[in-house]
Amino acid sequence: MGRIPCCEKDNVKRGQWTPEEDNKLSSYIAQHGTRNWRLIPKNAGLQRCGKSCRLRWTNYLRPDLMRGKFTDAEEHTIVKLHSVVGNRWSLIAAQLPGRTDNDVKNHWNTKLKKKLSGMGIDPVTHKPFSHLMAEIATTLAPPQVAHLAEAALGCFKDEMLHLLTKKRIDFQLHQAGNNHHHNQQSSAAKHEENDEDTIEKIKMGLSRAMQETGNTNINNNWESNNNDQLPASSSAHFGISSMFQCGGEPPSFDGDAWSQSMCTGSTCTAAGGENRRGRMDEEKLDEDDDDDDNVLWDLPSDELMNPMV
DNA sequence: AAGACGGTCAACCGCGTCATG
DNA sequence: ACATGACGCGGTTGACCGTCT
Repeated sequence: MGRIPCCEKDNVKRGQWTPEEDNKLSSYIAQHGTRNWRLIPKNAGLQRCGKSCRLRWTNYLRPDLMRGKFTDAEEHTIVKLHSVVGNRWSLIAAQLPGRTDNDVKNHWNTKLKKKLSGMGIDPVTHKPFSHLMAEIATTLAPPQVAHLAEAALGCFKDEMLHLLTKKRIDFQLHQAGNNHHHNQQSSAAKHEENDEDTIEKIKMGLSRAMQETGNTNINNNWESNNNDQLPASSSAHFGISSMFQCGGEPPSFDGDAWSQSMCTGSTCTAAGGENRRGRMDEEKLDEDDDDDDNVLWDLPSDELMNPMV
C-alpha cells in the first residue's frame, strides 16, 4: 500500500539548493509562472521534485519575501493570532507581508514559545500556567489533581528550569509552618543548584499550594461541577503561580508591549486539539467572530492584511 | 584548541483538501 | 457520486553555526 510518491525519488536531487538551481528555477518562473509544479522542474532542467521546487520558491526565492528579524509588532501579531487560530501558520503568515508560514512557524518554535513560557504563560493555550492548574483543580477530585500535577511537573519542567535558572527568577520556597521569605538568595537561581534539587523544590511548592487550594474550593467544585463545563473563571491561584508569588513578583507581567493582550483568562480559544484546516478554519473563525461573549482578540479587522481571518 | 551543546532555519515528509474528469 | 492527481499545510528532521566548557 502506501502513498504514491509525488515524483521518482531515484532521479531527484535532495538537500540544499545550489545557486545554479536557484537561478534556473527563478528564471523559469519569471518566464512561465508557477502553474503546475509537477512540470516545472522538468521544464526548468532541474533534477528536483515539484514539491521541493514549490517550497524553495515560496520560502526563499519569491521576490516579495522579507528577510531579517521579526519586529515587535510582527511578534505581537503572531502571538495574538496564535491565541485565536492556533498552529495555522499559513493564516498567520497571511497577515504578515513578506513572511512565510515556515518563517512564522520557525520563529514561534524557536523564540516565541520560550518567550511566553518565560512569562509564565502556556504557549499552547495562552493562559497563565496558574490558570491552567486552577482549572484542573476545579474539575478533578483531589487524588486525581495530585496525579495530574505530578504529570504536569514533567511537562513544565523545562520551562520551570529555564525560568528558575537562566532567567534568574527569585524563587523562594515556603518551609512547612514558615511562610515568611527567609532567604534573600534564591536557591534555585544559583548556578550550583542542580536540576534535581530544583525539581524537588518545585514539587514541594506545588504540593503545598495544592493543599491550600484544596482547603478552599477544590472539594466544593468537585461536588458541584463534576460533569459540568469548566468554570468561566477561577480565582484560585496555586501551583506555579503561587510559587512565583512565594518569591515575590511573577515573571515579566509588566509593561511589555505585547504582554497585556495575550491572556484574558478562560476565554482563550487556542489550538488545543483542533486540527482542522482550510475552509473549516474560516468557518470556525466566523463563528468566533459572532460570539461577543468570547472576545479575546482585539485586533481591529481593518488592521488585517487578509480580511479572511 | 577541541569537543559538546544548543539554537536556528532550510528542507523534507506525510496527510488533508480541493479541483477536475 | 466517486476516483484521481495536484496542491497546501503542519510537523519533523538534520545541517550549520555560534557559544560554552
